[in-house]
Amino acid sequence: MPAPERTTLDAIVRAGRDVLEAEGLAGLTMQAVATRVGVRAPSLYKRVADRDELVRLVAAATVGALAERLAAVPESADPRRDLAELAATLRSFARSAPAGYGLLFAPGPGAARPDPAQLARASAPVLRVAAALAGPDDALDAARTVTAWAHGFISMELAGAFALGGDVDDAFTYGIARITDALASAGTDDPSIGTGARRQASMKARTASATS
Amino acid sequence: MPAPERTTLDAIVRAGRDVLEAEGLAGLTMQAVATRVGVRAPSLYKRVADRDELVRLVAAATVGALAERLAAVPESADPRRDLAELAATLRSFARSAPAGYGLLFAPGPGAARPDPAQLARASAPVLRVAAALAGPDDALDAARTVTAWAHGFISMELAGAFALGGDVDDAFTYGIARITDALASAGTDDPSIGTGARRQASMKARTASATS
DNA sequence: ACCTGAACACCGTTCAAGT
DNA sequence: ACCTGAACACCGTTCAAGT
Repeated sequence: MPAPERTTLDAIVRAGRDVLEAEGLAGLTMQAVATRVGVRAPSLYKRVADRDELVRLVAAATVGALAERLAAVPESADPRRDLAELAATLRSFARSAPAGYGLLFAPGPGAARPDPAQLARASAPVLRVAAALAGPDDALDAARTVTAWAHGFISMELAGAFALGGDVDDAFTYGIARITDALASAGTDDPSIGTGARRQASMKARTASATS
Repeated sequence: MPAPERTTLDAIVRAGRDVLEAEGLAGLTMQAVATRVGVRAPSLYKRVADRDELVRLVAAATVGALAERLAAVPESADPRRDLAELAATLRSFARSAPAGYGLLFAPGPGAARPDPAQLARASAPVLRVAAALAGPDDALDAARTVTAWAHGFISMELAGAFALGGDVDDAFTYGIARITDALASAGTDDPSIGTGARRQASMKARTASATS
């Protein structure tokens, strides 16, 4: 006698994202999600192994949404402009879903990190623009530099760590401009710096994607 | 009839740090800490209001330790070298206490963030070097840029987000070199970029400290 | 004045019993 | 084949009772 399905994994993950943003990670309980999808908590275990897996699925869905947003940034003839646009898009995404964003690079073991392949897919546009700006040999290092800066800035901003006054928007504009300068000029000046970075010609053999 | 004190706030916080690194944030329970200091869990409430406060105290102690390490970095005649040294020290500190480091800019509301003044004190050396490199007017923005990059890089590294191969140490070296270049040359070239950043002459009136 | 056992609320998780 | 109530372990927190 088959019983009707009263929810789906998709609905559970969507509810999880909503609860996460509304109540924070501590509020993301099995009960809260179950109530939201209209079942009792034990029923969730038919679709997810445990709470950790639910959190991982929420993180994965968040990365997917981020990848979509970054991929939608139009490509112009100016890589500098594109990089600034990508950074602004990342920041805007983080502001729209701060708790979910916080999951992406969450510290600690057994954390909710989405799998690397997905992060790589999300950062593909950054790698492409970084290659245009810094050249193919430095593309990976350049992408890692700008991604690290953007993520660091955003996570510090969300954590309220910019507490000394000054305009934070200005700092963001300043930062992306400086970093773009640096990546664009690397390889064309001062060969004594960054020499060790020009290696790894095999990088082009990889799929065109990178978390950094 | 006074009862003897069987522990101290200091011992509790120290035990909290140890448990945090050994068992992760989820393992940082009142019971675990109580056992470690030799009392029962309810006794902890004589010294800390609740678990959240304990976590905050652990985070504050971690910032204090970080401030000490950064302040111990010797000042040379070369700001570029000093900045690289500060970044390497931050990275080394994060590796020695990854769970504690993860607390510093933890996302989410009600988080364990240490108070801004403490973060500011820890970043004072960075602000000083940034001023030497980028000039006093751009010091704050420059410090924010390098701090954001370093924190972003470290948190991504700890999260295992650099998954595309390539040498991560090389990427760190590349990043700090590029950023140092960018901050050093800002204000001395291309006046069309970063124009908006040169403002705020009042910054010098602040105490010489900044989280960024 | 601090420490403790007992108690309560809450959460994750399991499972036998329903349909 | 999925859903549920009941149950258990575990944790945070309170509090009356000890010393």
